[in-house]
Amino acid sequence: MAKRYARVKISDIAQKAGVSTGTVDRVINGRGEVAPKTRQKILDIIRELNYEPHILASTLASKKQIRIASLLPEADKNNSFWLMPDEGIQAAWEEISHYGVILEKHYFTYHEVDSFKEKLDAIIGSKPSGVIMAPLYSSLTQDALEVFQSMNIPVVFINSDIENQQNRFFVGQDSRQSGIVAAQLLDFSLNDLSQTFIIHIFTDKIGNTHIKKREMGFREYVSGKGQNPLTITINTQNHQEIEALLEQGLGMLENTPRKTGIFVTNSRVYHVAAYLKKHNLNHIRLVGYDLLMENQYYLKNDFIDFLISQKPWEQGYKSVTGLFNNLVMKKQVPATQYLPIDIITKENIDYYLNI
Amino acid sequence: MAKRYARVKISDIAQKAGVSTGTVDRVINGRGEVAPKTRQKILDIIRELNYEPHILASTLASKKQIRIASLLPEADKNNSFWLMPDEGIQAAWEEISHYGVILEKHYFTYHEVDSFKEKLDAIIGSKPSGVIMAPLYSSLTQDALEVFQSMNIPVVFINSDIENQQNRFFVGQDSRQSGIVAAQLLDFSLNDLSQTFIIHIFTDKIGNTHIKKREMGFREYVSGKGQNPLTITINTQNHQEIEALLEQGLGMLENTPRKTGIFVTNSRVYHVAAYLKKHNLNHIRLVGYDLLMENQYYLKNDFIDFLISQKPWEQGYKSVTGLFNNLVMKKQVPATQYLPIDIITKENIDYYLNI
DNA sequence: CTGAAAGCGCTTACAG
DNA sequence: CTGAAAGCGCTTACAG
Repeated sequence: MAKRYARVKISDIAQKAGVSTGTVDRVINGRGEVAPKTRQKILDIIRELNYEPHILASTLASKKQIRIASLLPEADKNNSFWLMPDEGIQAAWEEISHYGVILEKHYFTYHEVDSFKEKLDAIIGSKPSGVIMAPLYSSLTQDALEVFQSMNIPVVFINSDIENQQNRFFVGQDSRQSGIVAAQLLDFSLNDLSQTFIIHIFTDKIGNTHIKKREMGFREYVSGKGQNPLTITINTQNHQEIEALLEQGLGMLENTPRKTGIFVTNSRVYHVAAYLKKHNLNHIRLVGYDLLMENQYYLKNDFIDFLISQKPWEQGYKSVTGLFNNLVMKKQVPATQYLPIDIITKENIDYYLNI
Repeated sequence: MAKRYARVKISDIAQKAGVSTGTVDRVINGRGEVAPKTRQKILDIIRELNYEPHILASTLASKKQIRIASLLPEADKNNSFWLMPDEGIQAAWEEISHYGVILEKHYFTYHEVDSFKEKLDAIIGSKPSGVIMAPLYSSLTQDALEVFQSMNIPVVFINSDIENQQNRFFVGQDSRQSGIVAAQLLDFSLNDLSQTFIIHIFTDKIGNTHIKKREMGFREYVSGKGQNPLTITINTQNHQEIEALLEQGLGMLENTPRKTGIFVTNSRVYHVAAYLKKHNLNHIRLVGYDLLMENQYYLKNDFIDFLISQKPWEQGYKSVTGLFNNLVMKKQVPATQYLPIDIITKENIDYYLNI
């Protein structure tokens, strides 16, 4: 219920300092040389009057536009995950487009390094104000990062990070910790981690550091309990082959009623769920990642117990708002923005689907 | 990489229609009588040119301000929960204050109906543009709601809802479903719900419908498994008394190694955790609500297994953005906005604390 | 190094 | 029912 104080504006400062608004503008925005004395005087008045720029008027007057370029993998059936960050980016952009923000979306073909490079070069050539990218090819990404830096263009890595890289923003999940959460969830149920499995199914060869970190976190937790998980690695996308390999690795479970936990290190957990369903292994606990349609189905039918969400929509959303705050609002933005490690079950999933 | 098209503006429409911008403004914003023919012509051109108003220019020119009034319980040690919605409200407001949005915060003393009424009347008297309130006294709230309606002032209920009330916005959790989630989490661990407890500790007499719904959801799940939870109701805030009553109700657990699950229907779950700790009952599974400091402590020390977050900060945040979208952006806002039912454990809590 | 003036796209009295 | 003009707070050439 504070009384309304009239906003102090540039013209107030100008008047008080006995100069024109142009001069005040120059010192506020560093737009040219101003006599040191005048400059100091204006600075003092600004402080005294507690001046705050009127961001709406400012963006309206300056017809400047900022262009955000995004580079994500093309989403397809094998890759529906990447639809979500794209939608998050779109949603955030729609909220800020009034500020003269332009969004230029680029997509590369997931496993084609040439496609990645080509699009990345196009972005560099277009000199955007800021970049959001999935840094899947780390060496190409690092090269590009240097170029962007030299052009003073901020870059946001989305979903996965590049090791030891400081000059970037990152929006994503703490992968190691998510592995720990997975282990904890199994532990909670089993009270005995003596026979757990880590299953890798067709994990990326590119940009797979987060998969390794997930495994690391999981292992860390399990070995803290004095146990050692078994690892099964499957390098195919073919469902038949996957099934055969699961049979080979998990066949022993069929003859024992013993409760066992399985951690699948990516979103392909539905393959394991299908296997469990086929063999009626309802007592096996299964944890994996991401709310793909297939995973949702098995979660709702009790073959997957927990899904860990990477919050892909939010990743996109926060990438844009981060860039906006940095470029337009001139605010400090944290270099690393970890999103929550959401635990999704059959009973709470509905409230995570329709953002 | 769409080519940039120049924005179509009111003057373009005016020119094409052979009228002044004032007339165009009149039809766009319904600001006065316009000859039907002219009106139709302008409408057609607007459609044809796909005109979109420039919201920044509009709010800059119209010096109109919108005032949002909030009414929350005063937060204190017994009630730190309410700090969070307040912070969320503040944060959202800071993001939109440029649009000439004024925030007027009001607080009432939690258990004093007079205080509630007094502040509510003050808000009504101040004729705000929109209201955010914790509707703790339902009959007073309903009266006020009618008044606000007659003044055409939108109202957001935060955290708890009022039964059968349609003419309001609600931002909060699906309480019944959160009880189901709690039961599912215990079920996941115990595989046997034959001996579970529901414990009510000093639940509000006012605005306690969400507590009842939580119990209902929990019961629903448990009875779906053919079981019936025991209920313990404790009507004191005094820790000694609570302990004595817990002793009385849970004493039997001390002599049995049997795994049991306990569901505390509100944030006072830390009292039960303290009891379990004192009696070394590590094998009992405990679920409750909210990330109070005390609860965080017991979660990290394994006496509470899961906390369900009501996302109080987000509740505040979304209340403001909802009102903003409704009042300033003239967007459709859903009447009921359920927030996710976040499952918090020792291992993921850190990523939920520092929004 | 500095000022005067026009303009961003829309809104608001005012006059007719 | 309609138009002309001033103004919101800031930025941008331009002239000096």
